[in-house]
Amino acid sequence: MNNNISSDKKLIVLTGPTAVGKTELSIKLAKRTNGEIISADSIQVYKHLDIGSAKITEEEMDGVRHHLIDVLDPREGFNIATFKAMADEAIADIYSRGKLPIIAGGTGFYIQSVLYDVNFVENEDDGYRATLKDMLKDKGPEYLHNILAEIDPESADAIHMNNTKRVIRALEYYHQTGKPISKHNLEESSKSSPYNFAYFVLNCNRQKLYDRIDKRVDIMLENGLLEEVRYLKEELKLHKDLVSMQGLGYKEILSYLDGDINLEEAIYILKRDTRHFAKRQLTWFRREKDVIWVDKDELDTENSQLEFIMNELRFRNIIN
RNA sequence: GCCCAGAUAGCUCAGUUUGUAGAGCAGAGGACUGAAAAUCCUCGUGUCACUGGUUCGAGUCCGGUUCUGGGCA
Repeated sequence: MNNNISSDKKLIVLTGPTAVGKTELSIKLAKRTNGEIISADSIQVYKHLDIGSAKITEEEMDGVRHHLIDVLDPREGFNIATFKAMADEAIADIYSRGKLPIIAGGTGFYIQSVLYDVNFVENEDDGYRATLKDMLKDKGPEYLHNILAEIDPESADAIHMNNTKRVIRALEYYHQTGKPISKHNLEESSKSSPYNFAYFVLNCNRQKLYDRIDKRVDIMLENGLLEEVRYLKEELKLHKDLVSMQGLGYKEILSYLDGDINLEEAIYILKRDTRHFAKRQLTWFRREKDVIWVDKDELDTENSQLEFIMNELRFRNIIN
């Protein structure tokens, strides 16, 4: 009898907008479920980016094993294909030890790639992307968008002309595979998940979230964010073109240290852009199917949040 | 006390020769399949400080009042 559609590959996702309080809850959850944590975070993967990324400390981990934190040099690039490969490996490793993987982190795009096993075919950078960038500089966004309309009208329709990053990626994809990316996206997006999963999104009222963000930036500054970024700039010679330096807290403080803006402006921009980021994260989670919202305004203690989550996990047969 | 400049959207300000207002930022919503803490799209009615007057018609011109800057005593 094959009436059991749920997979025996069990997985928990715990996410939410930045600064909502995911980290603390994830540790408690891991302890209750015999789990290990896989970080879905594009900045915490990097070594030396600690304060600005609000990276969990060894002490806070409290013995819970973490994956994909502190694994890359800040000079290295990182992208979703790399993340997906590393996360799959970590999951296999966790299963092999009879433990439960918990994906925790705020990057919805990364979570989706693992949850629905999105396929990223190997491709090496042959310099075409650089060519496209030059073309963009010389001839403008409309020119590139027109090329896209020729080879992949569906993508051209879906991607706004000004969104040059995605226009370039679509052109690059076609160049490398000979197929339109719209076709690939359609195939990948219709996949069902290989996991029996529960996808929790921790959230609280907007104003409260924004207050937490503002406060957290102040705490980061007190904890030495300036010194951290100064070290990255002066000792490690990191500059703003690196993927790692696009993180919130890094790009703004770097602009200040480079003398482009004053400190007051840097802090204002950092707080504002972090709020914008949180808003975008929420937009993503709202669209995502199968999410279970954990509302901190209703469940106002960490224990009640945890109990709510445990119930959902039992209901879904993810734990006994 | 006198002189000058202001008072317009949550904030900073535009507003041409009187025809009942518009930008940026904030804020809100959305997109997203190899930069995702990235990138991009959409959304602007408010006692034009108050009060008289001139005018068919005043944010706009004139008088008064209040408040806020700056200057002179």
